Amino acid sequence: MEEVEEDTEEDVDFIRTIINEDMKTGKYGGRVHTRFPPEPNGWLHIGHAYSINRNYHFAVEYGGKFNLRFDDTNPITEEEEFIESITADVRWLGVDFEDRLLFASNYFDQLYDYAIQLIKKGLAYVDDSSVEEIREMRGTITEPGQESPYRNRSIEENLDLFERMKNGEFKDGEKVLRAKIDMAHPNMLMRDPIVYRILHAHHPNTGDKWCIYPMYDWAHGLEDSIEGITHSICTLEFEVHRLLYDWYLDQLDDEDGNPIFHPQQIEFAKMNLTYMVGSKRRLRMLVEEGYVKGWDDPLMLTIAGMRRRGITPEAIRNFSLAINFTKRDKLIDMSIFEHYIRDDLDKRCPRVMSVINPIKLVITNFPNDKIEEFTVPNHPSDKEMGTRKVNFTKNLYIEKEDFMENPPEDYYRLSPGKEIRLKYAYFVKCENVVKDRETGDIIEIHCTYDPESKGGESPDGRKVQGTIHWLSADSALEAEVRLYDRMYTKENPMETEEGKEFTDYLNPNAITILNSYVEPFLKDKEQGSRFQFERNGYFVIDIVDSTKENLVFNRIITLRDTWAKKSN
RNA sequence: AGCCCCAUAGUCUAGUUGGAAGGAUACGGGACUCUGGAUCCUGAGGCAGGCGUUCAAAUCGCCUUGGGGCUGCCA
Repeated sequence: MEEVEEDTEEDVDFIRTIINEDMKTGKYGGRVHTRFPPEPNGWLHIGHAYSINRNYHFAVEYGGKFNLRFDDTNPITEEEEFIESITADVRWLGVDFEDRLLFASNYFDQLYDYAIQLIKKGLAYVDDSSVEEIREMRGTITEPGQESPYRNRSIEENLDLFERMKNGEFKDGEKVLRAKIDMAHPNMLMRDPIVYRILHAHHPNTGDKWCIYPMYDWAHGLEDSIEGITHSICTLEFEVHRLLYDWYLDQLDDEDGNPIFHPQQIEFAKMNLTYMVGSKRRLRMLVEEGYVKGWDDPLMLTIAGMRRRGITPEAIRNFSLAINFTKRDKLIDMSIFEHYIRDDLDKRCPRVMSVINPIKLVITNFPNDKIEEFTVPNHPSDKEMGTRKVNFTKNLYIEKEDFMENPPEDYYRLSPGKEIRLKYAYFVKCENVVKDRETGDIIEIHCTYDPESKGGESPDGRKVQGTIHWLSADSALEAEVRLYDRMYTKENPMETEEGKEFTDYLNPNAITILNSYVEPFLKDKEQGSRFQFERNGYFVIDIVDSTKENLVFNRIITLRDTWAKKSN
């Protein structure tokens, strides 16, 4: 782990208030143990990263531990491939779960034994009712439910039936094990919740050993208890489940007849970001219906997508730690995340020159075959990043946007008759332009240079207003550059108008692919290397499509651009 | 509709035992600058509303309003 920026240290969110209190009272023996419990049925995204980072950070902060535990209790929706991708994503985030890559399925035997204990206490029964019957008898949020006709079976019969459920004597849906609580409870979850259902399905971990699988509410608290989790942090929609979570834990005893370990469930509000859709279902839809190129499409805020886009785990972590856990709904402005992305990239990225939209610039008074070499710094404020050499020649490329024939007054760049600096090189003055005879488009800009201004300063002390970047047309390396913009055109794509879907707000101009030029030494850089293209933004060598022959760069993010803002 | 949860600048977030509402980001202005970047200075902007308790309320109580969750053999 790199050094953690403790800029949030003084912010005590409501969860730390609880932990601090528990530390003071010694509730858990001064221990903090958190976990992240993904279901292996989809990819992780920024919202999960937020939860993972914060949960992990609680453990780090209090000298505790953090578990990665797959909540693999439903074999019909879960897949092996997600176990691998999620594990890789969590590791990439820089979160250390040590040897604790755990699975709910590891505890299936124990969970079964606990169920038997529940039955023996007269607190659970086998119900033969159908799905429909159970639904009908549950009542509604305003009306109480009715008790199942099977509710008062004897303990012996329940024990026998439950064992036979386990042994595969019944078909899917034929029977369930239910907790006996209160069919009139105002909290629907307490109306005899289902504990086990029959599912003749192959499980990635346990194979065909089981044909009954535990329900979330039964499994989750027990998983936490078995692992000694102290603070079981989950999202707000589980708030109503806490009553059941506590109820199950309170009914059960260990071998010595003592109550089993009882973690505390705490709920926080999910993170939502503007211009993002986070739900698993919708993410899956984007992938499966071809709206994006895959789960790792750099446009998406999946962890895989962000990794490919070039966003660093440190940026994600700093952002996550800046947004405290709270209970109120949030829709965070993307600019806050963008700030943390730039903040991290600025420090770590070597600078490099690129020309994304090239136009030719000819220095008319520069010798034809001369190649001048400049030694330039790799970072403006970090000397340790060293220097590199850049070739300067008569024929150059500059950005089209850095020249205007009829500029407004506050345009700092090149225009006819104006002198500016070519960064690190010389002052140049625009003498005239060459236009295409038919279209009238400018195809070449002709300048003269001042040999005295070598290195970018004039001995007579004269100043120029603008500095632009450039590349030697003789040695510039061609590269594909993929410019990414926001994925949606609407701040909150989930807030749809009549008859529209979130996919209607997909930004058609989210990706622009261009053939550009970069400094030639980039040819030898590895996939995943990040750079700041001066004045153009931060870029990463694509980890999938880039090769030595065909370099591909993804734009991670633009630089802040107050000029563009003003001129709009 | 019944039950539960939530409410501090545009956004995110401190404010724990009542005692001048603080930070981040975004936005405006300025300084500096060989990136219209970075950095620095600076400005504007908020306790949803009402009633009550109190010498004193963002903080405690009640009501209203607004937002969210709950009627899977999903998690």
